[in-house]
Amino acid sequence: MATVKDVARLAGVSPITASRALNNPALVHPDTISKVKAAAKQLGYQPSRVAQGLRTGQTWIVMLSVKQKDTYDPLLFEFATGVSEACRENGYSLLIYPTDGIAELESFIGKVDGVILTDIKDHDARAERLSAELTIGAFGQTQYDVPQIDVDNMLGGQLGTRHLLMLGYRDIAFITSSSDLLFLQHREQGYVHCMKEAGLKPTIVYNSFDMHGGYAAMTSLERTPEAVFCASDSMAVGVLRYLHERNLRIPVVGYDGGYLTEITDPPLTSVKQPFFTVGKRLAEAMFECMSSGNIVRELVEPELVVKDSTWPRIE
Amino acid sequence: MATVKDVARLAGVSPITASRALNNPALVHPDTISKVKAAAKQLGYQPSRVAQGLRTGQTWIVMLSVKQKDTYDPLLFEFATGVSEACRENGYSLLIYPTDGIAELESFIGKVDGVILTDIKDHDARAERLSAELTIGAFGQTQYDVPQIDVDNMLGGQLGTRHLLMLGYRDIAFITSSSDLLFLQHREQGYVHCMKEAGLKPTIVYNSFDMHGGYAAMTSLERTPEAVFCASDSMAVGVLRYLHERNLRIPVVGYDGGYLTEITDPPLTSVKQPFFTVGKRLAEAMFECMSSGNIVRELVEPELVVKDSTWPRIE
DNA sequence: TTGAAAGCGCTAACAT
DNA sequence: ATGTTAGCGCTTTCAA
Repeated sequence: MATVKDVARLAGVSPITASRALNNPALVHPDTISKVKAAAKQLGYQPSRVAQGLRTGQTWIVMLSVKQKDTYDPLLFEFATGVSEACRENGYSLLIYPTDGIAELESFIGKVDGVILTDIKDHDARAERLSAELTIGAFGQTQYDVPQIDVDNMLGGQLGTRHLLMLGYRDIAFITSSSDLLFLQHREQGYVHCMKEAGLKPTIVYNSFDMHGGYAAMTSLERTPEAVFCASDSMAVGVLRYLHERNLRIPVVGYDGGYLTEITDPPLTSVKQPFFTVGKRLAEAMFECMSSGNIVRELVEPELVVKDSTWPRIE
Repeated sequence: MATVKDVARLAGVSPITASRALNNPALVHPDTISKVKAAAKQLGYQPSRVAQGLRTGQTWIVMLSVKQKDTYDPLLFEFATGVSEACRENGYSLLIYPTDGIAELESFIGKVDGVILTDIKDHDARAERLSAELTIGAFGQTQYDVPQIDVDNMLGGQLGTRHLLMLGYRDIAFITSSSDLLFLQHREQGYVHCMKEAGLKPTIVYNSFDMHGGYAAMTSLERTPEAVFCASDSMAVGVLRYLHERNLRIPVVGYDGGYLTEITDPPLTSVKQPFFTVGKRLAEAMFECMSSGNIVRELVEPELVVKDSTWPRIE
């Protein structure tokens, strides 16, 4: 492993000049910079994060805090992979830490440079308490002034609804959960917006946010609608099962676009959440905040992925 | 943030004595140890991994190398979570790195303390080349002398088969993929072993290792068996679909025990792979190798989880 | 524009 | 059993 000293010796300068040439080129003569860079390249020099960390106080570690119960959520893994990729590109390593507790999170002050929080609330105690001590990044939306990235759920609600409208359906039910969670409210608002825009009356059914809820929601409808849009793929699985059992065949659109869309019968048209992108952008936003103090708030656009559970209406 | 110096001053000893009291108590007088420990506790002293790393060469980082294509595999996430938990308990942070390339892996020599390899082969070039330079841990079985943990797939094959035998079925087909992958061969061997033990003739059908393969395998059978055991849950999904379409009702057992078993209709009886435990034990085995050089080879036992896709035979 | 000295926090090697 | 010295690799003073 080559060190700055080795690079400096080969370039014929002092270690500090070599260091500056690589980190703070403005202070160094152009000729010197090229000499140093050539030497560094020749030796395959990679600065030691550890030594840098000791000097600068940076740990080069960021933590991804996930709720205990989400540990097995495959969609979260996609998000984590995006975070991981951004970390790698920026030289950070990633500590995945399953916890909800603020006290536990606080014990990491000084041991990590940043914390990524999932399941963020508008008024989030973790964001409030931690943001003073270290840089945080939030998946979702919160009132606190921290870097935050979310999926544009309003748009997602519109994408699913518009798809069914464009296929010629007018009696479209929206199946979701009653909840104070912003992301569900936004999806619903997107649906309502499109329906009203088309001069149609929204039909919204609330039930539990899983397969069984989707099934139950269908049974609670007075009559079968022309088409159904679900606030999650797992609810859509329940809807499909309901339809199967009754030999009904109407279009169904899900929301998430994950592994479930592949294994349903038929494969499920769904609003795909770009979790990988969200994870990556969020980590990048956090790094940006660390270096420049700049606070990014951003919405990432979901995308409708059409499979076989939707088709044009036949008159 | 308190340092050793602070602790040492409070305890009335030199920094090195404080350090030894905490890391190498054998060399220090018991009374001194208690003084130092009390001081450390009072100050909330946490040693700086960064500074330790600089001195000792340890980075306190381990890498989890996953194949690109596996990045979104929820089962792998369960494994990763286990690894992550062991890392945390031992003070390591975890770098998740999607790659198959040896060259890329080699670039991490000196930057991480250990690498966990998934998708290990019996003759694995990565294990061979890397084990000289850093500690590795392998998920699976390999001939090289590295810490390795695997699921006992032979036992898994037996668990699924025995379950169906005990329920009274004798004409049990095994649906799997033809492959040089050890884990598939072991599951098959477990099945064959139990069938022979019961004096029955094995019926094995090979097809692709996914939902479609499961479906296709069923069509290729001359007649419908009394029961089916699949080498994966996704194959079982295909089998269930085949049965649904033909209004057939025979018991089906899957293999993996993950998220799929919840969303099939009926919920799928399956051999559950303890991926979390494997991940955790593997990381621990790797840490043990780092500290003592001891090389652990271990099999973790899978467990049959009975749901509604199997029932006793009615005469 | 460049360099010399110093020190981040910790611990091995060498005293005592 | 304890302390002294020194240095891991890097970068922030301060000086030239």
